[in-house]
Amino acid sequence: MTVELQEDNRGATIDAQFKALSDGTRRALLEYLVREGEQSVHALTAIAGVSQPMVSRHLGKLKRARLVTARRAGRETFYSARAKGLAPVVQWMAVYGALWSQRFTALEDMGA
Amino acid sequence: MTVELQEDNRGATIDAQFKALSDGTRRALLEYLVREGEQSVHALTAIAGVSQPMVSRHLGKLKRARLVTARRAGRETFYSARAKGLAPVVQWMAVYGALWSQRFTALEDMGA
DNA sequence: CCCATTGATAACCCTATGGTTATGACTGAC
DNA sequence: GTCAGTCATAACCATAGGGTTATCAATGGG
Repeated sequence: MTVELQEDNRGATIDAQFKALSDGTRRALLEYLVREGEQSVHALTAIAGVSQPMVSRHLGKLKRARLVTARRAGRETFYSARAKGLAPVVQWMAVYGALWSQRFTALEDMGA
Repeated sequence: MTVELQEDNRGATIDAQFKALSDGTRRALLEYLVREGEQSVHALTAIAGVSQPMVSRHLGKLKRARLVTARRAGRETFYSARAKGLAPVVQWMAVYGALWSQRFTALEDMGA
């Protein structure tokens, strides 16, 4: 029968998003964008603790995961956290978090 | 000044959890455990689409991320989704998801 | 025009990681 | 005691991934 773990269309995005979020530096960049709003690569490099090329690559990954958007302005590129970007992951959490609670909440209210 | 992206204590867990969730096979195993409850490695191997050793290793990672627990019973090992396991990630999502919405909801209600 | 700033790419290194097969340690059934 | 089933670990391979420095294209300012 194979309940079959298949990742469907949306699955690719989920995968990309979890992968994108699984790196501390990337999360930090994202958190900074969320808190402070649109930032240039230059500004982000200043706080990232890694080299500028690395920041560019991290931002590229966040962009492919649709968690940020880029806006070119002259020689600078401004990145912003993308509205509704977390939706796929949030949705996954909602579904499995819910089942999770449903299965356990009654059993052990604050247990392990 | 370095606003300094440091991952604190809790950070390690968050990192491990996002990493654990960033693999499709691992998510599938987790989803199966959440939906169907406690399962032996044997049973999980039957649905995982990868070899038994790989299943063991994936389960090991999920365990280190505190997303599952293991219970030895004779020659079988039964794994279960761990209650409250997603808490760290959920918390992260709550904080940044909230800021996210807060920053955007008013601006573009259903935009991009 | 020339130069400095900005950011993306390339080339490279090393480690982590997903996958495999082979093997070994326990356990349960006969 | 022997044999089969269950799982974890080891050894190995290939690729992806984080990090670096060097470089190049493009833009803006004097």
